Amino acid sequence: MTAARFPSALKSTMPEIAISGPIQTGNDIFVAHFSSTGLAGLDFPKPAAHGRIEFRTSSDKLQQDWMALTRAALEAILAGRKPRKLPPFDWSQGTVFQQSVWRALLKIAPGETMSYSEIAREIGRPRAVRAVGGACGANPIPVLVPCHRVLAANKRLGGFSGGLEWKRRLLEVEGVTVQ
DNA sequence: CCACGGTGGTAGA
DNA sequence: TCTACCACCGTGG
Repeated sequence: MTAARFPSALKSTMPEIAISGPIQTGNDIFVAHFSSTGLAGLDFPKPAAHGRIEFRTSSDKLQQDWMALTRAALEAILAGRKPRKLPPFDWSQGTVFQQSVWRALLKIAPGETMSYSEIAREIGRPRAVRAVGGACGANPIPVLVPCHRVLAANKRLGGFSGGLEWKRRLLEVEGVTVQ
């Protein structure tokens, strides 16, 4: 059994998407995906997707609570505030390394930033700087897991898989100006 | 500004 | 296992 030696073997159990649903804030419609253990993914609004997405709904009370928590947390962060409570996250798709990075991201408060190398130091892998960038890019729950608060050294913007416009906007509402 | 080398995790073959 | 990616970073022109 090689699973223990290769963290990526964790990916063998994909979370089944139990429900997914829209979260509208202003003009933007995010889509949240939930498995049986929590929030597994959050998609940025897709311009053309409005009439085309089919949502699976659930009458499960717990999952409806998660949806409400997700909506409230998203609205809070988009307004530059710290969310009161977060839904449980299903990080089962992530490797051990990625999960350690994502855990570190949750400790960055709104309005604060860290560099990729600071994150690397924080998780005890000071030379894995580039890999931290990769893990941020693989974050399935942007905004709530605030990978937008990670900047390149010298306070440059760095990258963002959801599009740099979103990174700028998220930082701006938190009072962070870049460059 | 640019080039480059040192990095380490990941996916795909 | 091998290899080719990379949301990096420091140093050197």
